[in-house]
Amino acid sequence: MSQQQTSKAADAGSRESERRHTILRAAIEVFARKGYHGCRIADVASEAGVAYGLVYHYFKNKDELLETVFETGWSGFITRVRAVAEGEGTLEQKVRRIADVAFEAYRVDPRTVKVLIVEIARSPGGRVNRQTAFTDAIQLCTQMLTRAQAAGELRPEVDLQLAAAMFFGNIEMAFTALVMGMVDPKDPEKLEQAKKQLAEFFLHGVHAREGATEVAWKKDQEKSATRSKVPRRS
Amino acid sequence: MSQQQTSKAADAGSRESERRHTILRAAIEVFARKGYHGCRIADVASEAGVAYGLVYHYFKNKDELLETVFETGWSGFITRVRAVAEGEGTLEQKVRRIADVAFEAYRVDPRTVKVLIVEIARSPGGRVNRQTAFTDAIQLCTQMLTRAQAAGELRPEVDLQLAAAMFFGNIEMAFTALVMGMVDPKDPEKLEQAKKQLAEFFLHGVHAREGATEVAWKKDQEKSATRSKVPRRS
DNA sequence: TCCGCGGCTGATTTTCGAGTCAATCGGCCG
DNA sequence: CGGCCGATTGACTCGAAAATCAGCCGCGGA
Repeated sequence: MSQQQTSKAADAGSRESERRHTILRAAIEVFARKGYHGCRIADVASEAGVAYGLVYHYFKNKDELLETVFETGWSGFITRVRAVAEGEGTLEQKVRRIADVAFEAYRVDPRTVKVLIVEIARSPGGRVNRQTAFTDAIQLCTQMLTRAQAAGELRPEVDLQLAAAMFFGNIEMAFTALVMGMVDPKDPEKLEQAKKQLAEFFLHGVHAREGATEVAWKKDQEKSATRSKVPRRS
Repeated sequence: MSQQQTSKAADAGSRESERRHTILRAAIEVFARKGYHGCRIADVASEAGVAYGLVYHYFKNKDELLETVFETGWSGFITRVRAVAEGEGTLEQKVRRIADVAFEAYRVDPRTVKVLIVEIARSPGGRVNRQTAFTDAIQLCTQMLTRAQAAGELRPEVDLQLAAAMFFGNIEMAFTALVMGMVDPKDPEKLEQAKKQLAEFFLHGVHAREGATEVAWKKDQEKSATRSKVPRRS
């Protein structure tokens, strides 16, 4: 979303006064730093370097401001995910591409991602908007999985809805790990590995091939070495 | 946690007046219903059927109350998980048992689970307590995975820390699905299936055996049939 | 019976932040 | 130049909720 701009975004930049945009950015900043609770309009205003009242010139109230932050960021993300999910390619390719999208979003704008991640499961007051957005995303993935299942790319017994939910759970947790400092967000090496594992994990889980314990996988590996055409990404 | 263990807990039941406990339960109720934001002390007091001021007799302030709610619930869960993680058994068994623990906790006390799930990644104000708790849990699982890896139960390339995080991500998402009404929480059938899938997914992912597209997995199935003592759904 | 003490009460005070609004500013047009 | 208008300002209002506190109530002991 924050990326290139259609004429729409251009509008936002020029006609609709960059003030509004400044305030939006400031809101993301404060929101990410202090969370939904500690986010006061006064902070946003001073972060943006504008007068308190101006915030209300551009946004009806606090809720609308936060809602806009959420919607803007989320719709950008979801648009890209949709492009992948509904595009061409094998399930494996799509899963990897979605991981790409997610990590790229993080690289470009960690603040926004943090806000989305942290506030995702929340429905403050009575707002259902976020749940809806999230549910939609899962629906989107469910469809992708449905097609994949038709192509025989899925183990037949998986529940699609649940699997889709868990995929997002994985993405969320990968980021949570970042946000919590369990993985150094600065190290592109680590990021790359995390991304890779995200896809790998979703597709194949963590268990050694075979169900056996012991070092059975070693033998298995030998055996399968001959016929293993696919596995590992080059 | 709710299980007494030390004399301390016993105290809580008798000497320390069940009032405190009543208030705690009420807090969970309100907290689960209205979220962290909408949770006012007055609501908790009336839910508990006690005077407003009494809440402050037992808890220093709102934050301490909520912190206690969180800690109490979480430590109970974590105690059980620890018992499993550090006990005997194969990785597969442990994973299934942890899924059992989680779903049982939900069956027994959905409110508390909801509170924990929904508030888990938040650190309102400056409190790091929750992050700490969560991190500890992941650490716990990481150790479990370390042992599993030593036994050859894991694919060698998985990052343990990340895998542990994702395991909790899966659990969280499974519950999120419940909380959001994507799965009927009343239907024990569905719950059972979700639980099963949670474990299955973590261990083996969603992809058909093999990495190939098409129906290649069929051929693979034949081949591996001889040595497959693995699941394969009946 | 009376005292005192600790659990308990809830009206009162304090805090705090959202939202308002009258005043000011600055550019543009006639 | 002068006046209009939308952008901008920040002091102020006001309600909501947190936290306080002066005392009440019932019991146990003297």
